[in-house]
Amino acid sequence: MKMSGGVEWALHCTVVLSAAERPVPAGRLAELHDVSASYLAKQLQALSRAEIIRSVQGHAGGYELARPAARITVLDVVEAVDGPQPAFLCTEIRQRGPLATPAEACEKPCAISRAMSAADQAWRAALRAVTIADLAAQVVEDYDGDVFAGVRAWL
Amino acid sequence: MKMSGGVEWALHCTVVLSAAERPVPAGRLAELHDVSASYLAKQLQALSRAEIIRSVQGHAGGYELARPAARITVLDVVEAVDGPQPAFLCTEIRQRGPLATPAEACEKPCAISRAMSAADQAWRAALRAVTIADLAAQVVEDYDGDVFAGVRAWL
DNA sequence: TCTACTCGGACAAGATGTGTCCGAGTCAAG
DNA sequence: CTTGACTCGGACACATCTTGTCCGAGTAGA
Repeated sequence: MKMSGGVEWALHCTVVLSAAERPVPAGRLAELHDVSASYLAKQLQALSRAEIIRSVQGHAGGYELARPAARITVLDVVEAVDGPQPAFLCTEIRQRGPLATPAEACEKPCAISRAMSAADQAWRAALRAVTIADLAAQVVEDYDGDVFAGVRAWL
Repeated sequence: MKMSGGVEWALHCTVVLSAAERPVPAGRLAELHDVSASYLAKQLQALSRAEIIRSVQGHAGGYELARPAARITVLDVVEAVDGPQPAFLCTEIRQRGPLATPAEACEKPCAISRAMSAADQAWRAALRAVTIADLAAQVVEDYDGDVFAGVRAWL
């Protein structure tokens, strides 16, 4: 049960992009966080494919948010980078073995699958309740505001 | 974000063990579910190490629950097999790069880490709320009760 | 027209999960 | 009491996925 480490990078980058008004190249974001530029590019491509960020080609290009930060949830980013499928996949082992349950009696998921799905729903709901704008606001609250000004100046 | 597939096997085995009053060998459980006996043994060992099930050595040995099914939560089994660590690990990338936050200002986790931890707590709470006894009761409710009698007879 | 910069997808390496095996210990039967 | 067979437990390869890297196609500006 381990989430892709790239999720952390993607979330930080999304928060940074919410504070920048010009497109930011992937290389600049990698330098800012001191991580591998080549690998960060992969995560940004995933975000681009999910239409969370938009790529601007050419000389002064880079990445920018595709919609307001208040409309991007943490769940959006997690699903874009880590995949949308739930952590638990029921393989229907109740239909195997000498005492296999007949397929006709398996219309609804088994109790185990239901419990895991409920937990997954709770997890997703918690991530859906937080937006990138919320994260940015919390950062401002934690560090007295001028951090994003410094980031903007550095970019 | 993928959980170990052995979790499903472990949960099914725990529910079956809650219905059996005699120790059940690992090989019998594997045959019942039509899965690899060698690999299932590994999961059962993990459950044994976590003191969820207890091993009985010798001729008529096997595995049995270490405590009543009502006192074993789904979270216990998941953590025993899949590991107790949360899916998201904060690597403190805010302390890296040219605009690194000084370590003295990082007493409490960053906003991103807090959001992920909250979701993790919600997930764990949902799994902690369901016990193996609950699962067994739901199975009885779904299939009109005599399934466990069949299992007991087959063991 | 040209150049330099950008993203995008295709290509290896390491780590983790998966699957298997054989040996040590133990209880039951004779 | 001896024997025997059955049990678990940990150590050993294999497969898959995540991680990490590279170079080529396309585009905006000079």
